[in-house]
Formats: sequence, structure tokens, C-alpha cells
Amino acid sequence: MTLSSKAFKSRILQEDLYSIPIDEFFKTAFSVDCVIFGYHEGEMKILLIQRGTEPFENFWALPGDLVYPYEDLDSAASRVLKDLTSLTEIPIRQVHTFGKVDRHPLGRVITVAYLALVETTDLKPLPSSWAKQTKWHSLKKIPKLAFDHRDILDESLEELKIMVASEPVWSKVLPEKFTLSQLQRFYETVLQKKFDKGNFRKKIKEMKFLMRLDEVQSNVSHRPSALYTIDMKKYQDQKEEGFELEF
Amino acid sequence: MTLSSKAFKSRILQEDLYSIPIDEFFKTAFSVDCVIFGYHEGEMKILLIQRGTEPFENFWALPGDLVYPYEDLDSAASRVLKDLTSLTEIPIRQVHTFGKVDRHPLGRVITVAYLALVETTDLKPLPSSWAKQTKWHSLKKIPKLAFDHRDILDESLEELKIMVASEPVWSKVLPEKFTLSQLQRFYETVLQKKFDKGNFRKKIKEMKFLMRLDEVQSNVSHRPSALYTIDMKKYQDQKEEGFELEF
DNA sequence: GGGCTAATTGTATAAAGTACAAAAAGTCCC
DNA sequence: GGGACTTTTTGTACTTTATACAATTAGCCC
Repeated sequence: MTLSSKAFKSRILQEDLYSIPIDEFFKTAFSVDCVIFGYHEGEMKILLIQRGTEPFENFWALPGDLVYPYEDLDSAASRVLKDLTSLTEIPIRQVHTFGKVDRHPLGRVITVAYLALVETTDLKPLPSSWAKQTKWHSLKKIPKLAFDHRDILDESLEELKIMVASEPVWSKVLPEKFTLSQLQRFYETVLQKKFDKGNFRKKIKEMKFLMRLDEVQSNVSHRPSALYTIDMKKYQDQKEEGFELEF
Repeated sequence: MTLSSKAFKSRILQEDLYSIPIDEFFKTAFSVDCVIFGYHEGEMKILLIQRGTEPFENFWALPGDLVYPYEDLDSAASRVLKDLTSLTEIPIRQVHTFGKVDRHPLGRVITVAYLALVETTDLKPLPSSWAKQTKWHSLKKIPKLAFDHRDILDESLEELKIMVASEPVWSKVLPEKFTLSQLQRFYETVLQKKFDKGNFRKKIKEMKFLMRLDEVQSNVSHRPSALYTIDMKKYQDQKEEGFELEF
């Protein structure tokens, strides 16, 4: 990273190959967009910002930002998430890169989509110069979005559905100690599908890192449920063998 | 796409937010790299080029190129594939985007990885100023690769394994009319796993777009096999319902 | 025709998935 | 304290799917 801009550009390009002027290659901007899913008690939402500038002024859009020159892609996505929710330590997942020439009306902007799953309540609204407001929207009632953000959202939701089969993505949205009914409700919300109670718990127990505690719910007007938690060590083990449930 | 470079840059950036000089954002280059799998009769290979320039001169690397200013991402990947193999109409699949700050020793280069699957024999070697040679390498004997290309290869192979469960990716590497044994051999090669003959054909027939023809092999010194082909219309139908086999 | 090889079909068993019911353990209310 | 109520938890009978393996078939070769 010590070359001058000009030297870097011409060496990267191996210039003799191209008749296009070098600088044309560097009019492309690179951004990340985050699909931040918010889950709370059977409701899935998504965090959107309302744009404060053209293009698409006043439209709702996925939060995103340009990638800084000395910033890893993943870090950029984590930064966007943190700026909006103050949350760190949230796992994020790259979904897809969207690079159609005309996806941004002002010029060439290639964007890498990331997804994250957090508790809905964790939001600290943080309007800024580029966003009039920030708001959770129910997944069932998404407004028309700016750019190709609707495609990005759809693809991210598909990815989330795939992820729940092999990863405890719910670890950040369920309480530290949770019941199997809470877990079932999460799966039913994500996959939009009802499960039989008995059969669900048979299946979910193939996740051997589910640890039953010697503790039960209190203050519920019915038989109290046993509480479970994740054994992260056992999860790592099972992850290495590779496992995947079918729902 | 009508703004001047300067106007575009500053508007994209919504400049008041940043203390980093605008031009710093445009020293990032982005490229596509193609993992071109070549299959032929039970052997899986991969197409590599030997670099003719620094960095990593003489190292083997995945073929790739910068994305042109007015070129879709997918088109860039198709172009790289076509330049090397003369093949068009080959489906390609985006795998992942690699964007670590230090992945390229000369500067910031973000690369989007694509995979394609073609017949090994289709190669037309095409050395150029940036590549000393182009060669198929057996998947079992990959040399040390330039940059982070080994990671890219590994991830693409995983993606290919996932794809064969729900897509007839083999349509371009098996003859137009093929036998179920040829198909089984393909799956065994990709998944590195042997299957029982009878059970494999029971399972594979869940792909309802497999059409048995009224035609058999000839000139084989054993019972001739029935020939099959793909019914693309039925494939589209089944694709919409969504299906996925387990291997 | 008999031998050879791989294709194709079938079958018996094991494992997994599904639907449904019974028993258990709390609270609530009288 | 006892019965009603609710949800958890366990179990069971049944169906479907997966697995291992054997029997039959259809061509070529000699």
C-alpha cells in the first residue's frame, strides 16, 4: 500500500491491455448495504432508513455506506450495524454482491449485501444528515424501497432461512436461557410454517449443543418449561463435523 | 451516468460526512475472479493461469480481470470465461466477494468470485501479456496459488457441492444424451463419495425433468444403458416449486 | 449357446418423519 | 386443599424414506 495513486492504478491495470483511460476504472464506488433483521417474540422486522438526499429522497432504503479505503469489507458492514444499533459482537453474513451498471442513477456503485439478526428492541434511532429517520418495519409491510434494495432484501431473507438449518443464529435474539417453545416460535416465524410440538423438539435436539439446565420458568400459569442454553464448545465441535437439519 | 467524475464522486459520498479526501475512495479497484471447473469422465480439473507479471510473478492464479466501467459484474465474469475457453452460454454463479484490505500487495483490490463448470476438453489455451500460460490442473494437485486464490477455490468447491443437489449443473458437461451411470459418476466425482447403484437411481429420479429416451447405448460389451436427457421445461416447473436432494 | 459385464428391478430391513394422545407440573380460583 | 386450566413433556403407532443387497435382464464376445 505504498505506491502513489498513479503508480498503483497503472500497475494494477497492466495498462497495455486497455484502451479505456485508466481513470475510468476508478470512478466506481464500493459500498455495503445491511439487511438488519430484528426479531422479538414472533415478530420479524427489518431496519430501514428514510433517505434525506437525492436520488430516491424520502424513499426508505437499507442502511449502508461506502467502504473506507483502509477498511475490510466485513468491518464496513459491522460499522454500519454498530452506528445504527450500537451493537457490536453481532455476527454478520455476506449475502451477495449487486453490481448492475445502472443500479445507481448517479454512477457506478457496486454494493455488497450483508445480513445480521438482532433483537428488535436494541435499536437506538440515530438520524443523520443522510437519513431523516431510522425505523423498524414489519417484514409483512415493506414500503417501496430505493435502488434495488427490494431484491437485496428478498435474497437476504432466503439466506436467513438457509442459515437457521445449520447455525444457532437465534443465540442473539433469544434470552440467554430460553425454552424450547420460544425456540420453536422463532423457527416458525423465520420459516413461515407451523411445527408439531413433539416432533419439533425431537428434531431440534439433534443440535447437541442445546443444554438443558436444572432450572424452569417461574410465574407462568401452566406447567413451567425447562430452560435451555447453548454450549458454545459443543457447537464448535458439531460445526466441524458439519450438520444440517431439514425443516 | 452523465455527471462529471468530480460531481459524481462528491454526490455519492455526501461529502460533509467524511474527513477522508474524496479521491481516497476511488483508489479501489475491483475485479472478478473465475473458478472454472472442468469435468471429463470422472476427473475434475480447474483452469489456472500462470502470472507473467509482479506481484506473484510465475505463480499460478485464478483467471480474472478488472471490471470495466460500463460492464455488469456478471458480464465481466462471463467475459473472462469466454476469453479463455471461447465458450458462451455457460451459466456462471457468483460465490463470494473477497475484500480484505491487504489481499493485494499493491493496493486495494476487491474481487468478486464466480464459478463455472465446463467440459475439460473445451479449453483453447490463450496466453497473453499477463499470463504466460493457461492450463488445466487436477483438483487433487493444486499448486500454491497467488493472492488469496486458494480460499476462493475452496469456497467455490463448497458452493458447487451445494449446487448439485438442486440444479442440473451437469447439463453442460455430460453429452446431450447420457446414461444414469455417467450421471452417477459425475456426482461421485463432485461429492467425493461412492453411491449404491440402485439407490442412486431411485433418488436421482426425483428430478422429474430427467427424460428417459427410447434409445440405448450401442457398441458396449454389456447390457446397453438407456439414454436420458433433460426436459428443460419440466426443470423450470420443478425449480419453481423448489426441490433439493440429499446426498 | 455360454460366459462376461454392467443395467435394471426388486425386496427385506432399518431409520426417520408424522400425527396424535396421555401424563405431568405448575397457577388460579373457589 | 381440590378441581379446572394450560402448556410442557414423553410416548406410541403408523407412514414414509433410506440402505444394503440380491436377482434378473440385455447386450457383446467367442
